[in-house]
Amino acid sequence: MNKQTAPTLEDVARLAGVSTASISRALNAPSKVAPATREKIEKAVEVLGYTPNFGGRALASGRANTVGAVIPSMANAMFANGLQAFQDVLMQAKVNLLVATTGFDPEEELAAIKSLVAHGADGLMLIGNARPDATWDFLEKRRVPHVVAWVSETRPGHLFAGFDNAGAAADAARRAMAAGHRRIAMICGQTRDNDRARARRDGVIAAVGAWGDGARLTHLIEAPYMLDESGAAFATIMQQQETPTVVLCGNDAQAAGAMAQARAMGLSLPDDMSFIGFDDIGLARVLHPALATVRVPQIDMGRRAATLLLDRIAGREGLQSVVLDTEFMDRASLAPPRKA
Amino acid sequence: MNKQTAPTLEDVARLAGVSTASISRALNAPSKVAPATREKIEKAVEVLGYTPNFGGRALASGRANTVGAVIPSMANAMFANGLQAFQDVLMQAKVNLLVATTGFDPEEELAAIKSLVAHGADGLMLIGNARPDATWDFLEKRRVPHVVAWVSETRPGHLFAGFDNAGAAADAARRAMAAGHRRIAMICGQTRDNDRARARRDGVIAAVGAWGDGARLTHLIEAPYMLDESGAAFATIMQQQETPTVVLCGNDAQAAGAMAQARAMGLSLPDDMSFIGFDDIGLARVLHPALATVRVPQIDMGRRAATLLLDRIAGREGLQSVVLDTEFMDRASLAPPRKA
DNA sequence: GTGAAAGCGCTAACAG
DNA sequence: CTGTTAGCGCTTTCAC
Repeated sequence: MNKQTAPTLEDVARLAGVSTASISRALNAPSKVAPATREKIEKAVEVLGYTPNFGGRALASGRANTVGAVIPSMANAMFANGLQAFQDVLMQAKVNLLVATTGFDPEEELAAIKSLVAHGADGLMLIGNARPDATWDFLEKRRVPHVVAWVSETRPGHLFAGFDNAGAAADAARRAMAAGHRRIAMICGQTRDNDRARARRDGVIAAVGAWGDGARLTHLIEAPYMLDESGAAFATIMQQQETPTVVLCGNDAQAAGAMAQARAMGLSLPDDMSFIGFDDIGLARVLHPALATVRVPQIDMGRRAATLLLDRIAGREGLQSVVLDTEFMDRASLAPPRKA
Repeated sequence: MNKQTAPTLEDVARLAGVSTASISRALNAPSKVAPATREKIEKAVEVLGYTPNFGGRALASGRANTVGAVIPSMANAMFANGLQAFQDVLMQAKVNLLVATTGFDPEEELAAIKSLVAHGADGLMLIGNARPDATWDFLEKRRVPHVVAWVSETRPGHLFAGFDNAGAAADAARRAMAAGHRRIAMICGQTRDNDRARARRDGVIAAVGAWGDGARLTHLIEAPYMLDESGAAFATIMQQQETPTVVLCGNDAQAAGAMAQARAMGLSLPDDMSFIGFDDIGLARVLHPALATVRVPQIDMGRRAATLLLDRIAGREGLQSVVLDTEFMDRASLAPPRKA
């Protein structure tokens, strides 16, 4: 009575009166099948409610039509749009997305990569370059097609789709200095195991160092990418003898946390303190004052990463990594410093 | 020279000098293998860098150790924490997560569900109950294990893990009225194809209707869950003859957008206008004024959904759906109305 | 505790 | 354009 077991190709073949091979063709390369048979097959598929068994298909073809994304965290708005765009492209190609998270831990990343590969991922998207040799070795030895996102360089022979973190951060610092700021603080993300955070920090250091005219980095403090921790970091900065007039943050969430803390301390923004973020997540625009920040081309990056990865999996030759532009979003949280 | 093809069970068997069956056992049920042989096997696995082929395993065992989550959008912070928690539990169980998005479109949802099942998902997490019969039929006929999240009820015979949207929204409305508000507006999410948005709206309508003492819903307007659209909705409300003193929003993003618009219109918050959100995403606390909102138990819900789903897949009997509590987060954006 | 052997459902040559 | 026929790599009885 109950259809306990899903219909197989053979069931469809029997009902349609053709061979299993024709069905397989009709499903995978319709043009190779005569319209008349195709129609019979389609009807049989419909009647039985047939869907191909995944294991069988993966085993026989060696492809799972699945790619994996290994990201630090889904709870971080930072990756959400990029991942969504990545998935949109995959969906159009009828490829599914496996997601794994690392919590910013390189050991976890290797485990996640292995897990995704073991679960049939045909290729992977990874974030950044900060991973142990063991991980790179695994990718190379196993010949796992992959693309690195969120950065503008990677190991030779590997592909990336991203943007210049250091350059964008340097540009943001220059904007602050051009607005008249000379005492500059930075609350940056944890640089251990995170080359994007490191690049942003180094970009700021370089830009400030090169500016002259008395500009200097008065404070540099690392904090996790969390609202509260960043607020605490700002409080620490304000306890020092010398205080900055602008705070550059490793990302928008840090900026939001620091701004909330600043307001809690009675500062008036942006007059008493300017803030600059990084990412331009949706939140940036609705903060008060609206957050000046660096727009990361998340959507475009996600798309390009997906395209690149699919091409790589398909074995296409001569693929080029891509560097996308960022844009400084000048908003009210950046104002000239109050005249002393 | 090149190891073009990954090592198989047979390779390991040859090297270890045992049968493929023993290896399979050693990998899946170590206790069924003598310690001595297990050791030999482990060494061989190590040497060859063997990882089981996914297709073969899925085909032979009928299980892919993969579950799918079908959510409206990843770009929406609303689902991020829940999904992350869901995945954390899966990872511990060595189960991988496939993610698909629907863009809030029920047709897309069915396509996504089929795609995930075709790609080997052993079970699914779905959001809400608003889907056509065809989709429910598919789930039932195919006996796809699944759990519905973000709601506190579902079709008989199906499982859910969620919370009471209507009750929580009603509670929020009561808080506003208890603070003295009588002219209440609501900007709610699009209710078409979204039973959570509908429940929140209905909860507000019911609570306001039951309050008496002159309390009434002066405006009810639907807007997509986007910052700008919600800001526009607020502007529309303020063009009417009669204006509210508090705006209840379908989620925090809508509240943030409306608040930004209110400030752009020169209103002073919360004195001129109170706002209440829904979700309690991280953003809520750093808005200015901090957003009063309903805390959704995202993390707990994600965990419970995962546990329930894994149990369901394992064929465990007597599973119970779970309703979790929400909590009203009373923050500065809700204040008594200005005395007229 | 271990091995032999029979498939799981599908794809891809290869003939016809 | 269609059918026949081998496997793909693994799990799982069933003997031993």
